[in-house]
Amino acid sequence: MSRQLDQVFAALADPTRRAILSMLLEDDMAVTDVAEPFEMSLAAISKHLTILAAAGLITQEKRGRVKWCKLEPDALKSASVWMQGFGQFEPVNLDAFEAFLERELGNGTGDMPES
Amino acid sequence: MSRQLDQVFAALADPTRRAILSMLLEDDMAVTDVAEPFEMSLAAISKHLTILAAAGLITQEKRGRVKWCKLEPDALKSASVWMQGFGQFEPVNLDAFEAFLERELGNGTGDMPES
DNA sequence: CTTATCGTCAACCAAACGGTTGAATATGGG
DNA sequence: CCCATATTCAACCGTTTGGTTGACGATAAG
Repeated sequence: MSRQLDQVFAALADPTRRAILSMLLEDDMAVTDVAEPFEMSLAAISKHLTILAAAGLITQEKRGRVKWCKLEPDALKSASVWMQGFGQFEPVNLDAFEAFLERELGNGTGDMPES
Repeated sequence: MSRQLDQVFAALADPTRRAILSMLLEDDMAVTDVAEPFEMSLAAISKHLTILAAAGLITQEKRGRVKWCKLEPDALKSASVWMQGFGQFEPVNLDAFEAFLERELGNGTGDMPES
């Protein structure tokens, strides 16, 4: 079903949500802590997290009164696979190939994607 | 700027627009021909094409009275790069590696991504 | 028990989205 | 010149989105 794809891409279309995902790359976080750096109400962030969870990009687990948010990078796979279909008619992309190797073989810098 | 990323992901979030991109994988098309398989007005498709063009995913060139639409797969690169950042903490992904090799070395099947 | 904290819910709002229809603007063909 | 074709424009419409605020339920702390 393409609804999954709809949800993933729609979730990624918002810069606040991409920033949240970037934050969660570093570590799991409580909802309040996710909200802290944003100039926006907690309720708004809570909604963004719901959207990210619906898209499968994060999971949320309540422990005590705090709800922990965890990145689920696998959810990007379907979207990534779909996108890669559009690269296949380009001339062989050696830059991407090198980048891929570097990443996969552990020589990456660990740089965070820009938010 | 992340506005480019906003536009690309938002453009990809709509199944009609993804279907259009898939069609353009095969060949350049005129607006009317793009619209033909959809149960939707020509004006609606014209709007979708405008959105795809604004995101840089296609370009449009007017020759005579017909406007040709051309896929621009490079526009996916920024989005793809951003997404790949979230895969780098997974254990080495050999499936993706193989798929990458197959694609880049010309043994791909040419399968279209699902719309 | 009382109070503070964590997070969501509900109602509301303005703006954007995805679609329609009908008119308008090229451009090409007979 | 006249007509058909290709595409966009403009106005409109219902729904969704991204945000606000205030009240609320659950849990932890004193």
